[in-house]
Amino acid sequence: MMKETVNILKSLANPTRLRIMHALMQAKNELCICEIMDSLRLPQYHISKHIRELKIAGLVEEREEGRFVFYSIIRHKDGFHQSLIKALAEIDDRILTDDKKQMKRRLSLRVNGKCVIGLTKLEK
Amino acid sequence: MMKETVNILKSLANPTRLRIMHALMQAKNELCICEIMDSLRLPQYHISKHIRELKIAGLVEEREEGRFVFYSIIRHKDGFHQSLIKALAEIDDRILTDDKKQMKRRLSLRVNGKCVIGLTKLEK
DNA sequence: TTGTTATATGCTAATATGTGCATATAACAA
DNA sequence: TTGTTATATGCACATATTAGCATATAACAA
Repeated sequence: MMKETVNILKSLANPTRLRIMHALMQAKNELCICEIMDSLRLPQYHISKHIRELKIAGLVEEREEGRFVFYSIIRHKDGFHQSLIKALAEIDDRILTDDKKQMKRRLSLRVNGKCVIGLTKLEK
Repeated sequence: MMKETVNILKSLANPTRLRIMHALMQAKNELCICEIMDSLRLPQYHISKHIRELKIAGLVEEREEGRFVFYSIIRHKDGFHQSLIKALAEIDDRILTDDKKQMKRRLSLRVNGKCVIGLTKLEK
């Protein structure tokens, strides 16, 4: 229990993971990894590993659809969890603002609300 | 800025430091180290080092009075900081309840609102 | 099949963190 | 002074975390 709480805080105590959480909060619904990569401008394995930590901590969940995986924030658990997520939203930082812009741009490329880009076009 | 936020979260991502924060929140005013030691049943250097982290992160401040040092929680910084402290208060864990009992007992030994015990009588 | 794409993971080296013990510092008491 | 007390810190060891690269897996396309 205490351990779980500490793990939640640990999972948030990292800049990349805070950025991922913000990206997911901004999106309000699911994101695929390539959208997050594009928004944060970080390599795929980097994002993937950090999302893994957030999943293990119970902050993020995934939904698989073929070879795509969509990530979203788990909401409405206990009071601490909820309040913590709310607190995160109040973090004000330049890099989060930048990420937000990138994400907005990237989300505008969706077709019928779905990501149609993938990695190939990203890494050129 | 982002780094500062991460450092705050890191400083909280540790069971001893969460317990110290709770002790300080419970006390509502200053505590000396020996009272915290007594409440958490941990060695002096352990408490001292962890408080150091909380000070560096900007969560705790100290006031010196002779050879005594009193610690308290820094409140009312930015929105994130405030919300985070509020969230902490919602953590519900057996060990925090136990600490609370110990602290209550210990605080009842104060004379004129001041700690008059010290380490000697503690380590017997 | 075979190739390609989306995501995950194993390995390594660098760095950070936590614990425990011993000891330092600085204030106060005698 | 000298001893004692409250708190802090240096060192050593064990463990954890991070980044980067290469590669695995599994789904889909041709």
